[in-house]
Amino acid sequence: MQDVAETRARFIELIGMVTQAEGLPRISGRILGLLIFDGRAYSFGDLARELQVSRGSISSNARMLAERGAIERIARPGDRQDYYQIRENPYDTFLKGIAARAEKTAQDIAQLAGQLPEGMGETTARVRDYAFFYKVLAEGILIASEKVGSKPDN
Amino acid sequence: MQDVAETRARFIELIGMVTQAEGLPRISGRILGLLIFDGRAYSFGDLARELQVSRGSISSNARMLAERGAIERIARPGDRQDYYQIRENPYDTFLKGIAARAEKTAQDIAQLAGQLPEGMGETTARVRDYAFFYKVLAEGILIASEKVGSKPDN
DNA sequence: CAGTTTGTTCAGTATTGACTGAACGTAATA
DNA sequence: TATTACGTTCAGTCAATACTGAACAAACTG
Repeated sequence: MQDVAETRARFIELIGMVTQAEGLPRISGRILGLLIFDGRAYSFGDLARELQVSRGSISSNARMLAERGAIERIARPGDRQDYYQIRENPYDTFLKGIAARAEKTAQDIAQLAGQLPEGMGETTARVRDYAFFYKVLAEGILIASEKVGSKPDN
Repeated sequence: MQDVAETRARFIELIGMVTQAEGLPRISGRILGLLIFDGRAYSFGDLARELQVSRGSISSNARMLAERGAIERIARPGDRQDYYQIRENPYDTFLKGIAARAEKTAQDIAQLAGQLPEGMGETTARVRDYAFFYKVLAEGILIASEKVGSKPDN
């Protein structure tokens, strides 16, 4: 059993790294990690203070996360600051977003395959295989999004 | 029905962009696109010539793709050059790699959750939810990898 | 053996994009 | 109205990394 503060810090940094590996800014992941771990709303200013980053970064990253449906901005009566908290079940939204991207890629490739002449059956088949790969990937992720609503008792 | 050469060029560039969006070098994707489209083996030197990139880039990117199981290096009798061609079904390998990464992430997070004290049940639950998200993602992708062997007649 | 071809390595360059912080507009407050 | 608090924007900086190309070692050729 280790120090909670250290585990908390490690979690926040881990989510930051994971998020970065997925092509999003690291600060986005750190905001996410903080809000998930503490499970409460943070004010705009507190986010910047807690994560030691500029207010400009909080502005752009929090907005992006809110647009993606990961977090939500809430107002508090008698407080002019914006507050952010984690969404009820953000993971479903995550998965649907990833699946949509894969589906889009599949369609882009299939569209090119459709432009090839009749005589190039082999080539067309190979290109379609690649499109099929992304289509199947999207389907698999959608299957995951159905499961993610269930309880994590594994 | 457009010019095949243009469709070919577009396909190669598209795969390059897609691959880049997934965190790999764009040249890796262009090698992949070329080998998929033409469906034949290319020599090391021809790859550099066809894609207009340095031999150093071919060296590192082709090696990475071969290590990941996407392409294979083959030798031709009486030719000192290395030849590369697309693997029989590279997509299965792709998907398994992606799934393995997600599984690893799930375990990393779950390991942190296990370090939290008894009293922090709510926090532990939230962290486990996040781990569960990655676990379910990995499972969904594995399901996809089973489908990818079947024919793409959609 | 000298000369050529081939792939690798690595230092340097270029590029991409995240991040900062100051300037700004807006809205609340006194 | 003046002042303060707040979030956004954007030009500039910084860091990470893809890419180049020359130097190199190894293996082949004559």
